[in-house]
Amino acid sequence: MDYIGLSEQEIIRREALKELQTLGINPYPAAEYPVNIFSKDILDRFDDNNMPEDLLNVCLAGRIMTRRIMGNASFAELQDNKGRIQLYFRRDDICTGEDKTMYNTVFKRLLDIGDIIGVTGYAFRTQMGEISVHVKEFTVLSKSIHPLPIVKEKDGVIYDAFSDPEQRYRNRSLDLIVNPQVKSAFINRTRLTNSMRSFLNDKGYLEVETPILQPLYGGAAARPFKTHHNTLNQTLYLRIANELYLKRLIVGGFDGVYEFAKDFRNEGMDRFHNPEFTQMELYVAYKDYNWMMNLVEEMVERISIDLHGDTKVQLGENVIDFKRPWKRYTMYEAIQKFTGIDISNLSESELRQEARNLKVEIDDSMGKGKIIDEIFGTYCEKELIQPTFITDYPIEMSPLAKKHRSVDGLVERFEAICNGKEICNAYSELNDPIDQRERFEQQLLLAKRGDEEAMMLDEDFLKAIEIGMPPTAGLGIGIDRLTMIMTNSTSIQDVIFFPQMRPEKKAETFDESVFTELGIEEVWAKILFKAGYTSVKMLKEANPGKLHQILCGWNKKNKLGLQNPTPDQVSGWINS
RNA sequence: CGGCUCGUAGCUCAGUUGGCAGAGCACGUGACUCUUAAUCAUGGGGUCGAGGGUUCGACCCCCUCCGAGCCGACCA
Repeated sequence: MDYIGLSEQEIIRREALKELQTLGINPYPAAEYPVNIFSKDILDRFDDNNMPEDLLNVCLAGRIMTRRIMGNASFAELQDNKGRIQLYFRRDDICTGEDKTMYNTVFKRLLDIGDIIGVTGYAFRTQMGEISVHVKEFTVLSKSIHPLPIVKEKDGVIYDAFSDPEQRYRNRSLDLIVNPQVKSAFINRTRLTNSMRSFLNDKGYLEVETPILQPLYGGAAARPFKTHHNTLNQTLYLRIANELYLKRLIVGGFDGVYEFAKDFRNEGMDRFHNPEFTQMELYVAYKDYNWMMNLVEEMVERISIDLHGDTKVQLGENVIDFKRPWKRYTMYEAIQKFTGIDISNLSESELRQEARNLKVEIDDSMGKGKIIDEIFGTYCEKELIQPTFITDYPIEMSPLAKKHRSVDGLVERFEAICNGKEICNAYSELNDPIDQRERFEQQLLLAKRGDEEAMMLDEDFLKAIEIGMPPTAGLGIGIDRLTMIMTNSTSIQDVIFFPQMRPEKKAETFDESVFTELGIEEVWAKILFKAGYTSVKMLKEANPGKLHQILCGWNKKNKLGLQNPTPDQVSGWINS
């Protein structure tokens, strides 16, 4: 075994692994382990007066998280899928005969924090009152050869928390093991999608899957990731949205379809944006955006109750209340509320002047819609903490939304804003094929002017709309953002298991050939490098006697069991 | 893309007008048959993110680079 580059603790664990094998114990057994209970069930169902039968013969498995060894008796804490429970080991119970190896050697010396074991025994309460399992027999299920971060806790205070965000995100397994609140946030993420899914299924809508690899990207304004299909010799894009495909299914006669869609946008990353993220898109025929607002309220309120048993959710310093009905403002009303200015009847040049007065950054290329959006973004969005619907957006920003039934220049669109961030976006969908084509053509003009995010004209989609799409309400709801709110998370990285990270710096690439070319064995070349001799020049300048000592010492200290080089060999390297 | 902060032992963090690299936990050895941040004794463990510069001497000062976090810009 090659121990070079390992820490002392890693070497000790590998030695323990070997010793287990020498004792005839397989540290990675193949057989099923007959777990019959979880830690939490024991804690929940323990009853001093009327002990359930099955707690007298429990079999559970998990990871050793702490150990307190007191000679011939010990306590440990076992962490399984549902929590932790204390284990009590006594030498003479583990080893009923003369041979005390299983306790003295295997348990005390060869097991470590982080190892996965299975135990059988019975539940009891210690003199200090803690519900525990008295272990009669234990089985090594997986030896851990990488030391765990040690997190301690007393009276609810966490000591030495594993908290460096970089390490946590790069090594999520460790994060999940030692930070229970991380695990719980992810469990809540799944509970959230389960709640949403059953809500939609109960209404009879069909969950579907549509292409992630798309020949044309559409349905949102964003830059895509681009890839290539070899057989078709064709450029494909990772979808930025699935809207255009779901609408084709509406045309096809499904009256309610939805998809939990992983979308990809090739843009900046921050604590609200990850390049891949999840949206739930829903399309329902014969409905409009007013109907959809009611559905969103009902759905999100139910999710909050399913997760927290309450419509109120603590989020940082705020308490968000999802109780229906939510406040509703048109975009014009919202701007009037937060700036005091009524822009509903302004001409473009008047609007431009108001924007300048408000110190909103605008430039000449912006149309009326963009300026309004800019004012809203600067003055209104961050003020909206409680869930609020903003309705009736300028037409320029919304090429897939139906024109407003009564106000010129607007579309039937709403967003829900919560905690100062958009959580969903919905329209009465545009189903007029002539209008839709014109809107796409306007987008093409924008693209020609250099707007990288303008939508592409999708003939296949237009063809579908031309067949005839029923009036339809559509919704996209950001699952990551909603999860952040529901789990009191400040960063999207806390609700995505494996957030995108820059590649870690490569471990220094050492080309041992510079030494092996001198006739040095590879293993010694690596040790020389580890010992700080990183170039031939350094080697040549070294004292041969000292170098020999270093190598032999290294061999001994790390128990490598190598044949030491002779002093002559070492001076031979230096003089070669 | 810009500003600020950070990178030292497995983990959390100290550190020094610039003078042999520290603590707690973890780990090794010994003691202890109801502990719980177990305790007591004792011992090991470091390319101080990488590279360059200044200096007799750099973890520390300067430059470049890499990675991370926060804020802002851009963007949904």
